[in-house]
Amino acid sequence: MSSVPTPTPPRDVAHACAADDVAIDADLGWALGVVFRSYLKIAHHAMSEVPGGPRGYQVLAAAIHGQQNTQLALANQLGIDRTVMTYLIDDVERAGLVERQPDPADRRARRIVVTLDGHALLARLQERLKLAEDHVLAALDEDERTGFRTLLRRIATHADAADPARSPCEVVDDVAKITGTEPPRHPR
Amino acid sequence: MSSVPTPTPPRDVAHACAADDVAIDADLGWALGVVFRSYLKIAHHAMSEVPGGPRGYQVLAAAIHGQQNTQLALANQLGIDRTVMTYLIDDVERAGLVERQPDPADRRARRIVVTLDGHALLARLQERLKLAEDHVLAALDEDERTGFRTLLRRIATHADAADPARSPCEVVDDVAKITGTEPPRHPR
DNA sequence: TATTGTTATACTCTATAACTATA
DNA sequence: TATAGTTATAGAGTATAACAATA
Repeated sequence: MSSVPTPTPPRDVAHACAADDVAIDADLGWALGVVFRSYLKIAHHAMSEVPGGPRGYQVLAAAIHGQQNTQLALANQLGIDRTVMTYLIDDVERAGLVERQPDPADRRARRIVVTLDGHALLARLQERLKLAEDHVLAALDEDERTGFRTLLRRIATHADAADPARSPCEVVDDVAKITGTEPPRHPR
Repeated sequence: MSSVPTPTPPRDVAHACAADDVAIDADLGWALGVVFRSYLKIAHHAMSEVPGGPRGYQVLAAAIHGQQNTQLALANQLGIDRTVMTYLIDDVERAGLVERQPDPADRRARRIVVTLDGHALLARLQERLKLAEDHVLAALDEDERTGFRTLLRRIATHADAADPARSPCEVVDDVAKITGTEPPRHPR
């Protein structure tokens, strides 16, 4: 999607831009893509001053209330590869937003602690992201926004709980029905 | 998506996988990312048998009711670079799903026409995508789904109309307010 | 001179594997 | 032997520029 993306998305995925074609815009995937990319475009712009863009922001946000502050813990939480995390934190640290500190309990690990500058920047970014949300929801009135947020959050919570990345087996059969393919025989 | 940023987007944005962190899951971007990636994961799987994946599907879908069937027209509609479109159609054509036919009105252009096999595959994919939508919306009952689709479509239509890719100037000032940056002085 | 489609090249991301220092 | 972090290398995807054919 990002797909995004595309989706980015992703990039990937989440990535291809949607058509403004009438016959397609009835479908959920198209609408999700347009809305998500619309949010991402603004959010990405808003986060352009933190090194690593959205990824850097996520690291800041995750590290700030972290019980689990090591690089690997952050990487797992955010779904970022640990080798990428190294470069990412290199950049964020160079910008003075976080510091690598030795973990007193494990000399292999580094605790990522957010500096004062990091706190200040994060607060500013979060304000901007709220405005970005309002911008995305501009077509709805107050009550509709609340309703939409509630429904979306329920869908997201449900989807997140079933995310194959964390609980593969539950979803496999479901996906198999949808795609018409045989479920893989648990190569993990 | 994480991506998404992403969450995407993400590739990418739209790319990084979302945290299951409580403090973050209140925000709209996170929820959008999770839901969009959840859809993409299934949709991507469902479209794995068409060359080029989701992109190949989009080409099929766009070409099938196309008044504008040339490669460049499809590329513009889908937001795909025209050089990528060449490779993409190479693959889709090799699979026997479309054919390149000379445009009688312009000998430089090629019309992309969907074959019988292409029609059949597209129909099958669209059935699967409907099931993928139901899977994403599994947390909602029938009335809630209708409500969610309606609201989402309104947001998407609004966002699509304001998409900078097609009408840059309208959004610039709005974005500038949000990001706190000066609007660029129309480099285009 | 501009446009459609193709090809070649370079650049960005990501994934994989190796290496170190610790456990 | 396994784990946290780092580094180097290779691959996929994308963008840029140049080219031939046609307008």
